[in-house]
Amino acid sequence: MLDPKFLKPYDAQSSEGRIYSTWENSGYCNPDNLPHNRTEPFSIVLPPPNVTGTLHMGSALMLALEDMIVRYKRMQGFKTLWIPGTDSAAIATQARVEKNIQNAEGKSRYDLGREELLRRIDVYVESTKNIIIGQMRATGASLDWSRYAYTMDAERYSAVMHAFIKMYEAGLIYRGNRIVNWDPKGQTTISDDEIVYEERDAMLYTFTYGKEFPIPIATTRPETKVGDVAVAVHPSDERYAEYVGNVYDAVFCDVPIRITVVADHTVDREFGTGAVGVTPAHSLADWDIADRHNLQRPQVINEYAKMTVEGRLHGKKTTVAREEVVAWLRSEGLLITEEKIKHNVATAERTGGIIEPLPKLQWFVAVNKEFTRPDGTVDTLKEVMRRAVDSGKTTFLTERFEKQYRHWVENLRDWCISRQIWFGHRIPVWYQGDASKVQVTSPGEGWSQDEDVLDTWFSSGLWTMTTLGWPNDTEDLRTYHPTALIETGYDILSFWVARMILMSGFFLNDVPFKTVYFHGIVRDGQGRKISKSLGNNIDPVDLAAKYGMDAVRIALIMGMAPGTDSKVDENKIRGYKNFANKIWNIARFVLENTEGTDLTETHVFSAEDQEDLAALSRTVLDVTKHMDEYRVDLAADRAYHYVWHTFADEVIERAKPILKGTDAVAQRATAAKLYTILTTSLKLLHPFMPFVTEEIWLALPQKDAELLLIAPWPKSAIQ
RNA sequence: GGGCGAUUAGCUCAGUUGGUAGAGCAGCGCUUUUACACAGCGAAGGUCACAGGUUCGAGUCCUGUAUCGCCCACCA
Repeated sequence: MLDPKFLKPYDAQSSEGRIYSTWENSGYCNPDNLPHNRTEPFSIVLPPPNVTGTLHMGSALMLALEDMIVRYKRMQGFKTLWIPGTDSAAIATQARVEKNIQNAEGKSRYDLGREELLRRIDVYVESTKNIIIGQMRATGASLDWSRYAYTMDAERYSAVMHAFIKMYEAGLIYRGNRIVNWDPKGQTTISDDEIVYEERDAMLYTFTYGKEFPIPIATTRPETKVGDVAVAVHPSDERYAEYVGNVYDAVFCDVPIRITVVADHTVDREFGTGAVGVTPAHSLADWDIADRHNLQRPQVINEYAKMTVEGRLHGKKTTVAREEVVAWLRSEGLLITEEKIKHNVATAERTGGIIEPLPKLQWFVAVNKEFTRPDGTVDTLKEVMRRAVDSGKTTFLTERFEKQYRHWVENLRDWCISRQIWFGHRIPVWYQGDASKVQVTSPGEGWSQDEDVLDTWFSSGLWTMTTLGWPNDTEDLRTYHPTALIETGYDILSFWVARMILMSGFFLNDVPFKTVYFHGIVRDGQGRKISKSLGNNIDPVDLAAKYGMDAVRIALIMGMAPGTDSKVDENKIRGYKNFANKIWNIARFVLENTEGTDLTETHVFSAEDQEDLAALSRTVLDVTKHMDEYRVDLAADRAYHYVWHTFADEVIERAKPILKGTDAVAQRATAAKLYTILTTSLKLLHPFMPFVTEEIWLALPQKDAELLLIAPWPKSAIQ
């Protein structure tokens, strides 16, 4: 008897939760439970969504894409593992909890103290994490929840500590004064990605340091010039060649300075006067010049953006000092020109404060420093990152991102890994006076731990390893690392992918993944990036309630080539809801007309039947090929068109008169053919639309697996 | 400023080694035929941004132009 559920249109809402539980309870998302003694592994580690967040379209796309690939591989017989996790999102989470406490109790983090704040954050995370986890389940993601990891759980925490100590022991982590982005307003350093550049009007002043000084230079920040130690010119600039190597003394606005003329290839001959006043302590580029020419690095501005030099500028704010210096230059007759220019000013995203580049004691990972591996070979981290791609061990699915990656690696400088917040992996270094010890626990009375925590990308870089049990030599790590694929948004290229390659390259001397798949950014109907500040977030879970998650999933990936952006269009989703119903009705028709057909008997297929089965075979071949190349969009498109426009519109329509006719042999053959095409189609569609296909599969009278989740992927008769 | 892309039907986008252009949605006409109106059938719609070049042949390769966008650097 036909299951009465087919008498009504497909109702996604009543199916999805139940179907997901069926999958989860089956245990098959854990590769240890998969049938048929599988040996060849296929693994993906999910880029962990923010633990306190809600699912947005970007994560829904990521989950859908990865689930499609994972389901395909699982059906193909791979020992398939997909590890779920959540990310602590340190800066964002701490900021939110601080804000909540400020609003509710009027207290700052300093009122609470470090320990109490961290306790509050844990409580908050614990109370919100089920939202995101529930939403991840709602997408149908066939994740192995038994291996769930959180970036701040005990296992991951101790792995991160281990990593820090090992890299320190290898001489790759050091503490040093470097120019950092200091936010005088927030009294903290901030990372490059938290900087917002604002275009503002500025005055470009051209002047010389003193009457005897032969080379004019230009600046928008005259007050920093009291910290100058050199003037840099291009090595092949004839205008200044005769001065290179000369040293000049001057008293600049009450401050004695000594300027050496140096030749440096980074200088742009065309800009300004073609000569740069080098202020090592207050400009990143100048710091590097000072590095190359062994120059002093006097600091003239402090953490409050006030001048520290003696004389008339002492204690003044930089903006006030600027006026003062300009007035002095003018009165001394040293000012040559003033020119109004447009100028990008770096400001802090969170506080709006103007970034002051300052030298500060920070922890760094040295990317160009040589280290020796246990086997005696010498390597550098930058070389590791280069080699991963050059060797072909890691390949980028989209070529242009490989170029971008190489470009990024070539320009990489030492990586500043300390952050001045409280929530995160705290730097395992202890101080007592001038002594320091690098270890996880306190060396004893009188020692105090470094206040800073690690950059979130330090721990994220270890993610493929720590989720598999590293630093322990686990069965999982041996089996599933390197992972097959990393799949993430291309906006995260430099931050994450490169750091994972770095970490795996250092610790395991291997790549973290074989293929890098970047999906595009999901934009709103107007092509804008989805963001909280625009308030244009469309909740994929809401859309799924309306159209079904299958429709949302396939709409997100259809037509989305790797690396290209897409827009969320509700009409598109509605179209695929109709498709889900189409599949439903195809199943109803086939099941109604094939009841009692024995598929084990040998049928006499007509020429037309054989052609229909050949078309099915070609479809299997194409979908398989596309999936093997991770072209999920093309695979889904092929399956979709076959099922709707060949199977439904042609094969079924032609079958109707035969099924109503009197030729019993042809009837049985037709029924068998339809049933074969139905079951194969369900398999082809299952990665993309898992819920509706599984719901139908459960009602099938004859099948080769209890669940479509683990049904064998069809083989094409055509090779 | 350096690097990298995009420009194809009204809208959103595919088009995998060069061989007479495709889908979804919207729109038009017809059809309520027991799988499905969340449907079917049919028609329409594009000098593939522009200008050159290579080729028997270019949406596809090369050069240039225009517009839009992304990444990096931030500029003295």
